Amino acid sequence: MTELLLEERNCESCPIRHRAVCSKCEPDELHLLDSIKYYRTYEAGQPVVWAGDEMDFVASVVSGIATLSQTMEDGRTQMVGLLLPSDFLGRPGRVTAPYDVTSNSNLTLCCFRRRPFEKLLHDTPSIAQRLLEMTLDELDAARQWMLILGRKTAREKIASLLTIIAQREASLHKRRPTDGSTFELPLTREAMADYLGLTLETVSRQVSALKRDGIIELEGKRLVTVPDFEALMAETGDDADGGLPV
Amino acid sequence: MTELLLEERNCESCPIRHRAVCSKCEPDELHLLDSIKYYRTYEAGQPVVWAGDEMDFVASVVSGIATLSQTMEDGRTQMVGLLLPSDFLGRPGRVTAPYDVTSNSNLTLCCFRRRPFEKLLHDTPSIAQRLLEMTLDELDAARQWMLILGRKTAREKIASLLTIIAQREASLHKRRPTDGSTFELPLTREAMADYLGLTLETVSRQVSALKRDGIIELEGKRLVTVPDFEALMAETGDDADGGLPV
DNA sequence: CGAGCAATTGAGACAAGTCAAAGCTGGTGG
DNA sequence: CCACCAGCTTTGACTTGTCTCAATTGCTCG
Repeated sequence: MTELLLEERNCESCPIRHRAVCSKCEPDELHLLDSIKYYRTYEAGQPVVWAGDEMDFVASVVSGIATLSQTMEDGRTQMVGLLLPSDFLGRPGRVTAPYDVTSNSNLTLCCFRRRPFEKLLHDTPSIAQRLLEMTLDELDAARQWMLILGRKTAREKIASLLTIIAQREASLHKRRPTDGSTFELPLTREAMADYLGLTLETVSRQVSALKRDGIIELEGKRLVTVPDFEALMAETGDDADGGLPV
Repeated sequence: MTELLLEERNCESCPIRHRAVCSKCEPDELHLLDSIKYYRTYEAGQPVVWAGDEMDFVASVVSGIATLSQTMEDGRTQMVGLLLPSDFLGRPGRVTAPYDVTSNSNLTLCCFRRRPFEKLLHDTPSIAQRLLEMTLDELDAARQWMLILGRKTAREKIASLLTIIAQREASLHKRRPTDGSTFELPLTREAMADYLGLTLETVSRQVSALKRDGIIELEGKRLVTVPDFEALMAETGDDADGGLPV
């Protein structure tokens, strides 16, 4: 673990070097970022910030998973962001966090103090461009998510979530998901429910149903195998190409 | 109408001059934008582009209302964007429209051919910065919308939509919504249903219920008066401050 | 005045929620 | 090494909010 941390401290060998907000940087720009960056780690389940808290940094997710969520007075909660490695956390120019941020696994962040980052953003077009690109991608993802929340059935929601996770997992390794591919579900049933606007009981039932119907196979609670990716996609209710290009 | 059009052609007197993507431009930058801009108008209900179509321009909404929506194979549709005056339409660098864009009222767009705009975006930090800011705002709005879609009851959804429209309406005039304020509902029941992930019958029933309970008053189908704005906010289920700062 | 569209209202069906009880599983301490 | 506990998950029985289908009303415009 210590050696991994040491490795992470070097931008060149950083696992998210080519996808994160820094991916368009030239070596000299990278050096500037390097000088204001520091790492933070969180254990699974730990809060990163609470909605309303002051947040003096922005960050890239290096490894692990974090979630953004909103909670209503009476306790109903809706996840509104799922941050995987290379995703960006925080908003330049904003002091107060609008969402609860929670680590959903062991999590490592590459943090930048907000002020210096804002200055860098202002002076370095390649960072600003990349951040715009990433924000536009997130907006697209949010809009796809809105279709899921607003119009899909419970079964379609589960199938959609599995598809999304399989695709993002695969794209981290620069592949497309294939038949027979196996991946780890990084979310508890409750987190899946919060993502999809369902109750955890409904999630459990629908996961069981997809398993019973042979769409997915489960090893333990978390390890999912998709024997026929087309079949899973067909369950999402999306038209053939599965929505947005990645 | 003709004289309005003439007026619009002048950036200085443009009604969205201070809010749109061009709002941070210096006079010389404005001049560059001016040279690649042109206006388009659409009647209520007309399609602007269909998902999958090529789109050779990006645009600012000058007046009127446009919606972005996604449609599933079987016809279920979910609105994923509501564009009011000053909002930006299109994505630099993207050729194909991912959503159906429809004009929901008489609509005037200030269009920029995509290629020249992309170049300008690359060369003009003030435009890039403003676009980033606007995209981040839209992402926040999308996330608030996700809470509505995922967790709110039909009544809360209607109250939330009314609140959002009242607030955006008011902010165009640089005010906060006040008790007794009246505004026009720019959406049909069906469009409201598509926005909220409901059926139009449920929308109609809940609007009637809010009216019956004295939360809102209706003149005709479209003109809404809110006698007590706090009371409406209380129906949204949000905590006191109503979510995100505007 | 009547055609056409939007909105309302009602009755019954159904998908998902709620409440409750077991079943697993992995970790801790006796 | 096993027993037990705690947290997550599954499953069941019942309730309910929203949808579906259908009929009616109200507007607007030719």
